[in-house]
Amino acid sequence: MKNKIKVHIADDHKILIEGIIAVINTDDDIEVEGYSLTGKQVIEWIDSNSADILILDINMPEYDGIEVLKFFKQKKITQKVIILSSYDDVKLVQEMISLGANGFLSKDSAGFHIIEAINTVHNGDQYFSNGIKNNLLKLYTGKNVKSGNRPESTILNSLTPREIEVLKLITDEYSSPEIANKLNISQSTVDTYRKSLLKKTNVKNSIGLAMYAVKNNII
Amino acid sequence: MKNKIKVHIADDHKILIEGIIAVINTDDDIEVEGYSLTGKQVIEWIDSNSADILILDINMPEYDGIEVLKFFKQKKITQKVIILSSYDDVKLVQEMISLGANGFLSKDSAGFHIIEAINTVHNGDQYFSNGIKNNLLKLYTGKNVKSGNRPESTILNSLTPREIEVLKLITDEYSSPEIANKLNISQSTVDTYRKSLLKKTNVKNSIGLAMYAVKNNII
DNA sequence: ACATCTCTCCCTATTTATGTGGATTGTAAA
DNA sequence: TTTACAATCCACATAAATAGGGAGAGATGT
Repeated sequence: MKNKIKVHIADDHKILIEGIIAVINTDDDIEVEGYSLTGKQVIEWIDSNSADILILDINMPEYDGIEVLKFFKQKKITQKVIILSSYDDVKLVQEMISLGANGFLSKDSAGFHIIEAINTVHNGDQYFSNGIKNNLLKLYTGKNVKSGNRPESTILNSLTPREIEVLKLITDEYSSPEIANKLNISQSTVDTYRKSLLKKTNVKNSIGLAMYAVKNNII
Repeated sequence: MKNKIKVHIADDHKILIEGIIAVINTDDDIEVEGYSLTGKQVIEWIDSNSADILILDINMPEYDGIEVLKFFKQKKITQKVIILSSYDDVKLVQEMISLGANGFLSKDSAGFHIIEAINTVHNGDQYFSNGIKNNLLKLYTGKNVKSGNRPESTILNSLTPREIEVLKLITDEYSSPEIANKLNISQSTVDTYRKSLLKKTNVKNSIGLAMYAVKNNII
């Protein structure tokens, strides 16, 4: 009799967690070890080191999924991670993979896909739900997902911490002078970050930045 | 032996639906009649008229929750509706209520709250999950949710079709001159809409408008 | 008939944002 | 030790957004 696969679930929506637990309980080889409602809880939990697989939502309070993954990478944590996301955003997926995620599950998936994903990842393979597979395919076959978006330089135009800080304040409706004041830097500097953000994210204006932030859960 | 309360669930995330079904099945007096994955499916389903309560997600493809509610109101459909939402946004709640929603359940709620909500609404009362209750309270006691936001003229500052059109173009990163050009109106007119949008949504700038659009699924 | 609302346009003025083209420090990797 | 990049700052210029005001045409409802 083999050991059960132990799974930890991180999502800020309890209803969703209970749903996943219900689904997983239908499978005899997998069990839910526990759950976290915020990124902070996940990071605290990881010390106990008591699960094989973490199912991780991207959009969470305190620390989001991206930050949790970064933390894992830094601490060289070996648990497998399956990302749970509302968006089938290719860039996001690529960033996640580069941060060490092992699987990517869309919330559109049916319940049994969770089981599938857990087993696949536990075997050491990568798992992608269908929508994401299709989008990745489109990208690699050269079809543009959005205009002017060639497949080479996609991944990880990673923004610097300071840029992200400014971006967050922009989405919080602060103007450049206000941001300068808040961060105790000159407005020139804020302007520099704005320019750099526009260039890196390849959007037209601040609205584009805000939308980028939403899509990439920087909010 | 009394009849069971029949519930229909509408959400674009299957996992969540399965979770809700699992929760509801723990209760002997409630049963799930079926589910829809898009607003369109809900509207098609309503003809069969076979459930007492609809649990309705706001964020759905094809038609979103708001449009579904509007349709219901127009067709004078009497089923009770419980809104399921990620955001505890007061304005949204108020709009939903004015459109005939009977309850408001945050996705942060624990599973048993669903049961509670269903029973409450079935008895003819309104149900609000805690986060929303608090936010409503803050509003009515005069405490500002955001700056300069007095409690009088809150409800249903419903945007006009033209305003929504402009708002959409704003979130698509178009500037005022571009919008004017696209809609074949003068830039002055676009400016007027911007002003009106800022006033109605009570945000500081275009970024706020974009965020408002995202939150309210106008995108 | 009157009130209300939407859509349209205008003026004046100030404040922000974007674009171009730089520079300096410090740190960290190659 | 070069190279590279993050973080900070500057000047100059133009474009765009915000804030205040007003106003007319047309539709709708009471």
